[in-house]
Amino acid sequence: MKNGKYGISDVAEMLGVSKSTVSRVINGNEGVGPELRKKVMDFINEIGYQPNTIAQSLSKGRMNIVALILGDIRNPFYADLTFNIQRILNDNGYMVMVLNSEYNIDRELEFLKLTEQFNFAGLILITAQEKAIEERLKNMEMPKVLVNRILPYYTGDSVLIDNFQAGYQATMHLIELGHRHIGFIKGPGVSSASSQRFAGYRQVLENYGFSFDEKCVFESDLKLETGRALAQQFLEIKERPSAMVVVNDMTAIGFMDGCRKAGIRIPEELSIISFDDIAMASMYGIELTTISQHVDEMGEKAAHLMLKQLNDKDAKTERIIMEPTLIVRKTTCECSEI
Amino acid sequence: MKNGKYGISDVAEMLGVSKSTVSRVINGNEGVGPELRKKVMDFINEIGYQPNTIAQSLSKGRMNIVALILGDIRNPFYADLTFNIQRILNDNGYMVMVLNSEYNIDRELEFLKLTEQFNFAGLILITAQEKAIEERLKNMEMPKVLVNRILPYYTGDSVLIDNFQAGYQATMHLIELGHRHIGFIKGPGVSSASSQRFAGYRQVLENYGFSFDEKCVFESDLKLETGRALAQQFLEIKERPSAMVVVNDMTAIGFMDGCRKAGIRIPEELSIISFDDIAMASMYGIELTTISQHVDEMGEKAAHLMLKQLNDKDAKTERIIMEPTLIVRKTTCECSEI
DNA sequence: TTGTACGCGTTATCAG
DNA sequence: CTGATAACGCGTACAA
Repeated sequence: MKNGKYGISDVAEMLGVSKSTVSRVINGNEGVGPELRKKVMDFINEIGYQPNTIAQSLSKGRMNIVALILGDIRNPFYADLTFNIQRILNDNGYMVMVLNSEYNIDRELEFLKLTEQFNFAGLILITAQEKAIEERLKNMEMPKVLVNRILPYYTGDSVLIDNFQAGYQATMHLIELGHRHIGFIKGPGVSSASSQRFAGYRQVLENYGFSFDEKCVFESDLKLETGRALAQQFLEIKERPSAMVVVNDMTAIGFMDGCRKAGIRIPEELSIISFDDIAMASMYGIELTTISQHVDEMGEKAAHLMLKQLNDKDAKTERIIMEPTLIVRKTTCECSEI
Repeated sequence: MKNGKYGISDVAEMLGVSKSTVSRVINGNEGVGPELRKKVMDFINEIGYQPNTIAQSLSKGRMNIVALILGDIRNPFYADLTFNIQRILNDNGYMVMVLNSEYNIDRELEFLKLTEQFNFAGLILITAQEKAIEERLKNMEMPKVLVNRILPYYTGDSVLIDNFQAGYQATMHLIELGHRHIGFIKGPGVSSASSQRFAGYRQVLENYGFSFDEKCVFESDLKLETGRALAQQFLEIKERPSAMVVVNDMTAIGFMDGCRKAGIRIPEELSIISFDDIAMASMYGIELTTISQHVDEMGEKAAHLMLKQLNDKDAKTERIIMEPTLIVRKTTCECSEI
């Protein structure tokens, strides 16, 4: 080899055996006598030979890398998910390529293209409910796992929270505390998780005959700063709701911050409930009432679904649905305006 | 091609030209007439041909992926850094492979091995100051950028905060507030950022003739939960310090939480200052006094250093040193015990 | 059990 | 300006 490193041919030559033999030893394939095998192994360790992954991949037709497409790694929910997925896949011989779509469809499509060009072994998606995406996915013949999202015609493996139920549950919690005028902060329009939660919220309103007020619905890109900014818009509402359901903890924390800095007392004047239960949510001074998505478990299940497909091309598809859990802390209380 | 997809040979054949021509068009290389070029381009777009990156990489001898080794993506400081690095490198045709070492040397060494096997184009490290690592790096001939860490004999590109200065500055802030008995929570022993900050702290103590108390020094793995747990150890100290310098915001937030839940008032009874200035640090209820590392700028500089090397093999090496900035919020106040 | 020869898809070198 | 052909490093039928 040029690079000063050894190639399989070098090893074979120096050892006086064929490349095939060395290849078999590297991959632990049978068909090599014990003595020869040991001899090759020892020699490889001695000179520090490392097989070239690119060449292996080209030959095998696929790379042992799994792509993970998500919105923004800075969101703790995604970071937690990523960490667990990565840990498990790494331990099983795969690397994980994290791709930040920044909630942008074109970027996602671009990543899907790259996923094909790189011949990645698999694809884990926390992605947009967008026709273009779904169309593209159909033509990609590789292990796929959809996480916490729904695509109408997608039939492959997926692990998700019952987000409708989560939205319903969150809103019910507020109703039970006596709230009647409840607002909502949505996520990006392309997030099915957000849509489902919103649908659950609407359902409660309808079931209990409370009117839905368009002016009390906002949209966030799930970032802390955005939540803070939305507080300004919230302040301008004439008849402010007594409670808000917020699409995720990060937005809620920012929103709370903005409201409190404007003098609104939480929860006395405004109850807030959100979704995710990130680590920060339990902190003194934050203590957010939230709906847990069991993110660790979710990541582990996603990773295992991927491994299953990776190891068995014909494995039956699974659709794992997890139950959300209400965690009551200190940002919700009984409505004082009754 | 087998896969149902087109390869360069297919394109060449269908078009009645040679592979070379198609290759030239794909890569925008000169040596193809305008008409032929357009004809090929159109055809490629029409049938949706995508070059196989693995084959390209094998041929070129390197993969357009940059490895990024860090401790734990769940730490917001790393997540911010990662996001910016990724954004810039993606925009320049590279992908970024994030590798979580979990602050474990063996894992890091394993990742370095993989980096070689995969023929990654470059390596960005936020890594341990460990002889084994440094030794390994020497033998890796590829663009490298060290971020916020120091390795004694490393001479390549790096971008870092003056962490000694940061530690000094933080401690001085407390001294100026009248504190005399100041404790410290370190990071993992292998983190040079932590060591440097600790050294700065020791220096202040020495300069002002205040005694150093071993019992008031703890160690964290930079996680929130660990900070919370350390609060329990802190409570057991007989003569508790009136102020603590904490290695990073996440640990500090957890530590604060633990202390407050145990009834300690902050800052009245205990002042806390830390490092990073993550987004959460400015939240109502947290409002941490901290030393900013200008993480966004840091990520951008790291990415640009990498691009520079990627584009110019013989670029001169740079060592960018940034100044830390003290941000005073509400977790420090004048010492009441004077 | 071991070795030979070809294929993987692309780039690069050298003729024409 | 264009084309044939040899690498790139490894896996794998197939032959010995």
